[in-house]
Amino acid sequence: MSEEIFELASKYDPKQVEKKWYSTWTQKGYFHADEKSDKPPFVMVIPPPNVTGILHIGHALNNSIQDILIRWKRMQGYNACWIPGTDHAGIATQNVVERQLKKEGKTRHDLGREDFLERVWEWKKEYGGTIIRQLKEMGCSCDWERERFTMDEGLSKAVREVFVRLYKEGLIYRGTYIVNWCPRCYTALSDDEAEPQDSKGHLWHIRYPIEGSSDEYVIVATTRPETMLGDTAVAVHPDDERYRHLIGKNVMLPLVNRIIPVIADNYVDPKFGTGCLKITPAHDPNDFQIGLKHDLPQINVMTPDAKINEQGGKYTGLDRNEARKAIVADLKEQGYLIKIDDYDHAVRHCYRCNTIVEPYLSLQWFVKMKPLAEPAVTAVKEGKIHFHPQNWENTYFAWMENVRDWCISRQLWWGHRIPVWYCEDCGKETVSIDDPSTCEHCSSTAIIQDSDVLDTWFSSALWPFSTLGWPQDTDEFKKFYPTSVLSTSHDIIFFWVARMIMMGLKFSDNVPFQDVYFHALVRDAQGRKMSKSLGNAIDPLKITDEYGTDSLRFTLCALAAQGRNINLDTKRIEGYRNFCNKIWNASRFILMQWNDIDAQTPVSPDFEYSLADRWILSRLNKAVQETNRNLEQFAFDATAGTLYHFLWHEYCDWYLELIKPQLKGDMQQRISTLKVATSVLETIVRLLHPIMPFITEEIWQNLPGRAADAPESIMISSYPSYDPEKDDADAETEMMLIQNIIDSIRNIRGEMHIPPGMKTKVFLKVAGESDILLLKAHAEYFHSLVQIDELLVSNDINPGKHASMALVKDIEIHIPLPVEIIESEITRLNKEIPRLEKEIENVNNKLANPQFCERAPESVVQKEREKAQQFQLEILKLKEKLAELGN
RNA sequence: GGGCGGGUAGCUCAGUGGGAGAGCAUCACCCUUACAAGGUGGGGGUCGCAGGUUCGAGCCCUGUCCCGCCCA
Repeated sequence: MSEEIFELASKYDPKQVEKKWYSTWTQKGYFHADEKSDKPPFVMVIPPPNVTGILHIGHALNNSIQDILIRWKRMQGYNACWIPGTDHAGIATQNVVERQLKKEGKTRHDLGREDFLERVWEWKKEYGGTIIRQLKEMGCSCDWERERFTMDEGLSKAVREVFVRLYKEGLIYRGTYIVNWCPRCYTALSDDEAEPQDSKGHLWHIRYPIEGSSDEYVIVATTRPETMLGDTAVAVHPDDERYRHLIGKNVMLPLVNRIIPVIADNYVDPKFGTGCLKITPAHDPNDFQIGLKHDLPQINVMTPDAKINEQGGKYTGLDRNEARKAIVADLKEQGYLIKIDDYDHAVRHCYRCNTIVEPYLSLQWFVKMKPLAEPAVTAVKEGKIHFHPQNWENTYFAWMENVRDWCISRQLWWGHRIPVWYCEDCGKETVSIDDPSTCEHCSSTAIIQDSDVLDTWFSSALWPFSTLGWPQDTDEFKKFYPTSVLSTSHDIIFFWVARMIMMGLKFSDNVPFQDVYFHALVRDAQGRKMSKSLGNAIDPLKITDEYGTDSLRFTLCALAAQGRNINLDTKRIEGYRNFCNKIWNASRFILMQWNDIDAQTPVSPDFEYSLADRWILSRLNKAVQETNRNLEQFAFDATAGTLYHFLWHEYCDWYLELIKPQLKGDMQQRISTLKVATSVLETIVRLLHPIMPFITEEIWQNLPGRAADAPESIMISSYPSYDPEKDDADAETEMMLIQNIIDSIRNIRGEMHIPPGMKTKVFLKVAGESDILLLKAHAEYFHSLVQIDELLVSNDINPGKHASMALVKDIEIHIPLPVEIIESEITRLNKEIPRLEKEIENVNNKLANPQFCERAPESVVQKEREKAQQFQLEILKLKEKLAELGN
């Protein structure tokens, strides 16, 4: 169909190819997995991107990896199912729609809850598919028929089921706790959603006078002076000599004139600040804990929008920043402010809107984590789930051991509404999967549903089974659960991975996945995090537009070592774009050879493979083995490396050059050779397909000689598998000798500055009879790979005085040279001999050490002996040559 | 403060106790009919530093310095 493309374009043009094949694949339904199939399942769920999201480079990496795995397994014959979908992303989505409303001069309250939710759904319908379209552009072979959204009816059912069951077991409770409160989003945030950011602040030192004493006082140091309005104690360390006598006394809280106690608590760090800590239980998480311990009052001094409330006396109504200024000014004026130090510390910010988060006392719903965490730890410890790289297990364990209860209520409208109804008559709660119409305790109809929604991660935690139809025992659930691999980023190991494991074990009685692959974070070429403000973000779609999707995918694969960071330099992408071009041109070469040959012509049965053919088939077999092994170990970088090296350096640089003479032979030889060359290429593109789906399909479709019953797409062809029978050690050894000799000749020619166009004679002095036969038989290989006009192979050779010399094994390579460049040869030898002498010195030192010979494995010692011998021989010969030239 | 990473060529990074590697960049030569997005050859390293274990350490152990991330 596109033979013209191959004949004309020497550069691969990805644009049309990508469009064409992706739509063919989806039309044919290749991405769909049948839950009734008998094939062994291989299942992944996509980490659902935010429905508001647009594809960034991290998505590109993670989804390329998943697509590599799923395409590989699919070709291996698994019933490969990759379930895609998006996350309703509570705060993010609500923010987007609120911003939209703001342009119309409205707030969500103007619309009311129902109409607002209607607007969000409309927004989702119109814009929510962006990232899904982008995943398709990346070539992702998700089972789109199974696309899910966390707010879908079925998934919402799962959320209800889980909430109710946890509630009934006492694992969900409501309580007054200090939470991270975003005064802009008007909601509680989990610890993970309130990101600590380093910020330059101050440490205000404030004097608190001791009650009943005119001159005694303590000094507290605080980063947040405005919270003093809610202080209910001052704490010191029980062993702190400076303050021991004050424990049990009271101090007078300045400005407020409240009398509060001095208490002792180990939490206080005597070395920090003054060693006196003001305790504000309603406005600091640590103080909250201390307050509970010492039964201190909790005085909330703020409103939900971070203004001082009626508890704040004259400061009532000021927002937290104004209040700080006013309080500091008053403290100063009244002589309570001792000093102000600069102080850098971490302040939590809302991960959505970046507003400073307020620790705030409020009534929230929580999940008890300890009982869920224990089995989740055990599952990983017992190897039911494997993390890759394994290091992340430590991080996981550390977090799980110190896990705190999870605040799951959010004061938002967009999300799964908490299925709790409060009775206005009896005051009790009704918690139910289906919306109740009456109170289950007193049958009153005066019930009101909790106005809060659940943390988005609550529904995400159920994703691996809610997407499969749970709580119903569907065919999908039976077939595809537990899933096989989860690929994700390590920064959501707690947000998401840990919670999926807990929920999976609790509700499905099984792990949600067997392997978790944590990919690295993509950074810029200098290792900086990509951010909008730095302007260093790489837009994956701009890259694919410029270099092609396959180039980007291959680059990400090649860089996906099991480290923590990937520093992405666009130069790397350019390099792998060139690799695409290399494959393209190799294919073009093969196709051009077929131009005047009918691919169906049979090969005569007594045809024998050439050495080059046997060699490349053996090398291919090794590449197949390595590729599969690397993929099994999630070593994506090594996978890419193996294929890159094999295709470029073995297939193109050596094999295609070696067979050029064969391709000029008689028809039978041409066809035979081409069949090998084509089948190797065909295998390479199948090997490469999971990484580079588009270019490989385009080439594969154009290769001649496919069997009539062959599959109609590379996507559904079989993945090459290693066959020990195909290893050909003899061919590899023989070929290596030839390659080494050719390398030597090239090296000499390069070092001697012999122009590439100038032909030279080459004499090979060979002692071994079998080597003589081998080299004579393959003289044409030398002619096609180096510029020589005569190759003489013999055990008795006199190349004459004016010749350059090198050694491979015991084979002397002589290249007669014009007299005028003999000086270069002398220079070369004078460089080469000392190098060899240094080598032999190292080896001899080793061999002279009796302990080495005794304790090192025999094979290692033997190898060193052989090296010594070889170096010895080379030095001897080169020295002879040097002496000869010197005369 | 605690934990986890990292430090290898100019840059970005692999490296599994036994001959220091790749890609890019660089230098020289070459438009050789698949590919100049190419070919051939070259140069470039105190593997952060200091100890230790070992016949042998980039790799294992201890200490140390620097950088990053997570937690408090």
